[in-house]
Amino acid sequence: MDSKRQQIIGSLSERINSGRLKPGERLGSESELMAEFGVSRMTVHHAMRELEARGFLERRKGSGSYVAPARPYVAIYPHLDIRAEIEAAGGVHRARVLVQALELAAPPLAQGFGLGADAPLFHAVVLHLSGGVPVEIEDRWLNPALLPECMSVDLTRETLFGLLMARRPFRAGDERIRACTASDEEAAVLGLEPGAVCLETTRRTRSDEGVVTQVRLLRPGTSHLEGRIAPAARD
Amino acid sequence: MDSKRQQIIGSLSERINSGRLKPGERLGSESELMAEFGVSRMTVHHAMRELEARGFLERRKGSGSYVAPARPYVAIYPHLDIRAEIEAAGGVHRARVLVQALELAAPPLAQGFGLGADAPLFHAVVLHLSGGVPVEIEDRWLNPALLPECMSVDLTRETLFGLLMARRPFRAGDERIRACTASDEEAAVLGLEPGAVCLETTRRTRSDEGVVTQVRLLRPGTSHLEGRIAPAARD
DNA sequence: GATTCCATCTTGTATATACAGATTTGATTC
DNA sequence: GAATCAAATCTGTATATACAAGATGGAATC
Repeated sequence: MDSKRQQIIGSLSERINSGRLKPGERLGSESELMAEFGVSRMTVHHAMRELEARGFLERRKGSGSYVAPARPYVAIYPHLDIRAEIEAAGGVHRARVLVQALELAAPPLAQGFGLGADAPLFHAVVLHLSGGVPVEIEDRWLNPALLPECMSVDLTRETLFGLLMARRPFRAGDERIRACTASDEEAAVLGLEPGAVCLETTRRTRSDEGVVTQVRLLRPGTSHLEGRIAPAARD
Repeated sequence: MDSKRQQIIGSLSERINSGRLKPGERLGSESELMAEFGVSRMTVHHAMRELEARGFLERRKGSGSYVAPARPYVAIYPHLDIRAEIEAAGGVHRARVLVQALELAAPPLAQGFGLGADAPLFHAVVLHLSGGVPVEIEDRWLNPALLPECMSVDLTRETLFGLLMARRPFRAGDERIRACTASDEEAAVLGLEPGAVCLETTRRTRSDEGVVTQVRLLRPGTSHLEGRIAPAARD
C-alpha cells in the first residue's frame, strides 16, 4: 500500500506523462487538490514539492503550480572506466604499460594544467586488452601534485581512472569524440593495419584545485561506444 | 537570507562534498541535528529528505542517515537536434532533402519496429549544412503510424527530431557511436574524398507504443562531438 | 480610461503532535 | 555463551496551525 503522498505523486505524474496535462498548464491549487484527494494541505504540498524537485512541475508562490516544459533529451555514456567497461561486457581486463614517467610537457599542455613549462607532468601510456585483444590506448597526462603516488602505481593492477575516482571524487570535465586514422605506431600497438580508422576520445577533468588529468583514448573504429537517451536531469 | 532548511542543506552537503563526511558514514540523528541547528525535528527531516532525493544521503528507517556512496560519472552529450546544435554554434542551419518516401524496409529493420515485412516505413535522407558546409547526413526510418503527416512535412524548415520531440515527448532510447569510412556516394554528398573517415551515430528511440524511429547520422571524422562529464543522476 | 490600493488566493516555511514501523541495544533467561 | 524478548531509538507519514510573502483581480479613486 502506497502512502498517500505516493498516490498523489503517481496520480499527478501520470496525468503529465500521458499528456492530459500539457506543459505550461496550471494544476489545481493545493486547497483544491487537498479536497480532491481527501488529504491535508501539507500532504499535497509535500507531494508537489517532490514533483517539482523531479522536474515535473514549476511552482510559483502566489500564483500556482504549472506543468514544467519538456526537458531536452541527452545521450548518456556510462562507461568511463575501461576496466569496468570490459568486465561489464564479460571480458577479462589486462593492461600493458608503454610509458610511465615524469616528463616535461609541451607548453600548451602544461598551460592547460596551470603549470609552468618547467614543471614536470606525469605521463602514462597504457594499452588495455580484453582477453588478449587490444581495445584501447590510453594516453594520459596528470598533475603529479594531485596524485603523488602516480609513479609507484602498478598500472597493470589498477587503472588511473579508478585511482582518481577514489582519491578525488568530486569533479567535472568535458569530453570530445572524433574519428581519425591510427599512426603506424598506434596501429601496431592496436594490432591494426596502418592507417586504420579509429575512434578518439579526449577528456579533461577538473577538481577544485584545477585540471586533474587530460587523456586521449584511442580505440579501433569498428568498436562502438554505447549510450542511452533520456531526459536531461534537473539542474 | 536562506531559509533554515536551505542552511541545513548547505551545511550538510558542504560536509559531504568537502570529504569531512565520507560515504557510508552515519550522520547525527534528526534529534541530534535538531539540537545542533536549533530547529524543529520536521525542519531537519525535510532538509534531509531533500538531500536524499538529490542523491547525497541514504536514510534507513530505524537506523539513521548515511552518506551515499559516490555516484559513478557519466559523459553527457546534449546535442540531439542537429538544427539546435548548429545554431548553438552560431551557424545557420540548412537542409537538403535527398529522400522522403514510404518504402518497404528490409525485414530485420521492419522487425525492429514490430511491423510485418509488408508494412511500409517512412524513410528520409537529409543532408544538414551549416552555412553551406555539409555537416551531417541523416538517414532515418520512422513508423508512419506514429507521425501521420511525415510525408507532407517540409524537412528544409523543420527537423524530424524537432517534430518528434513536439509530438511524442516522453520516450527513451539507445545510441551507438563508431568510426567508419564514407561510401563514394556519402563522400560526394558530404564533400569529402572517397573513403574519408567518418563518425557514425546510430540511434533508436522508443515510446510506449513501440519503436518510434531509427536513425543513422554520418558526419566527417574531423568534426567532433562535445559532451561533459558529471556524476550520474539519481535514479 | 488609467491608476492605486486592498482583499483574496496562492505557495513557502516552521513548528508541534501523534502514531507507525524498522532497527538497534541491552537485559533477561536458558 | 547463546538465544530470546522488550525497551529505546530512529525514520516515515499525516495532520493542524500559524504566519510570511508573492500574485491577482476588482473596487475605489483620480
